[in-house]
Amino acid sequence: MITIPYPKGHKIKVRNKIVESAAQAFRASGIQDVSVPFIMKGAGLTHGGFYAHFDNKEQLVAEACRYAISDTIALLRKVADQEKQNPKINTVIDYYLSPYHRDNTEMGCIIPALSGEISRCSEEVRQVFTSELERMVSFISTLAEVDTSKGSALFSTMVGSLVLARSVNHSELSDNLLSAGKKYAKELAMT
Amino acid sequence: MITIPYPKGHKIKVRNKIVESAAQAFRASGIQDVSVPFIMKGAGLTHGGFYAHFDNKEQLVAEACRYAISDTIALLRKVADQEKQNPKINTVIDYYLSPYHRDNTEMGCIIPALSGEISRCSEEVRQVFTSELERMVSFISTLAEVDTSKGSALFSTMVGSLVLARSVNHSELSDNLLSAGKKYAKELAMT
DNA sequence: TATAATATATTATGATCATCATATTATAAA
DNA sequence: TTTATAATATGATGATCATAATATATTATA
Repeated sequence: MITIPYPKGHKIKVRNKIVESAAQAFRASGIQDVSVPFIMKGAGLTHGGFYAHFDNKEQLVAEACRYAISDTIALLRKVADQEKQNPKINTVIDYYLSPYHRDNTEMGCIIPALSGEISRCSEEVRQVFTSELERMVSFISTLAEVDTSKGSALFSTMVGSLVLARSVNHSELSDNLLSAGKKYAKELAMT
Repeated sequence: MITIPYPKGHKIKVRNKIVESAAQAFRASGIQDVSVPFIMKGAGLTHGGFYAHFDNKEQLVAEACRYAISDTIALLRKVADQEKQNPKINTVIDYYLSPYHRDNTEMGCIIPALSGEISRCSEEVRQVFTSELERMVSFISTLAEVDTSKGSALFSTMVGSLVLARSVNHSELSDNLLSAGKKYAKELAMT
């Protein structure tokens, strides 16, 4: 006789909450700066239960990356679908390089947020990152109606502009970095 | 009577060695992942002496960033001056987006290496980063003979391409990201 | 060679981390 | 209501960190 305490699907829901908490914290503060206790607190739990859900922190990093990028692609798709007149890619570029996206790292695209750190992660994490990045480039290329070569250069410009705009300590310079990125990303998409 | 133990300028030399060790380690492994003891070992010292040279780790981060970016600009200047025929900017783009630069993070440009992490550093570090980035954009713009708006978009493309090329776990995709970045960065510089 | 001042090493402190062992709580079914 | 057990919490472990206090080593000059 098998008894099932706690409602059906309870553990999966909690697990998802942990992944969401981690995805937000990693984007806000990087991977190394965020502790397991902090992530668990963000999910409304204490640190001890973590290892009932994940083998180790690295596994959570991989899941959080997958979750965050999928989420961002879905959001950008929604942003693109809202606009009917302009080239849709322009709407996406405008959103990606908006002050709002720059200033709300914890809710935004995880690629510029973690960027440099990913190259130092485990193979498992990099594998997830690679396949999700391919999906992102594919999405951008399709939307801009360009081949994936131009699409990847376009996305590189978007990522680079956002990263630089976030790193400087001078709001006017930061705005200019965003504006320049927007202008030339759109040019690239059109030619 | 003032006696001067240790050769004149000894401490400054040691201090510079610490900065160099830090600049290399930070580029290779990020800021948070690199400990003060590790940096001191890299300079041939033990950790205790650190606070005779710096108030805290953050101060070293600022100095290491300044050192690394200046060093990179000087290197790119040398790379540009070697080539007499092609547009010099193309030589710099080719170097910046070469597999060599991608694969030797610890010797390369610190901007893509730390990228996301800088936005979470102290004001002091971000101030250094801001002024050094301005110098970099100015250098690139002058070399490409474009205004700083286009120059910053150009550098953003270079940084973004390198960051993405380093983060993926698939060498062909990584090479393609570099190639696409090179192609469209050069196009941007020429139009 | 002895000395005085400086540079570096050794050791200590208190905090935080990932991870694990064990205790407690919550709840579906009997 | 009781019971069995899954889910979570508490507390512990050993490692590593930034930083500081103190001890030792180094060397230019007297």
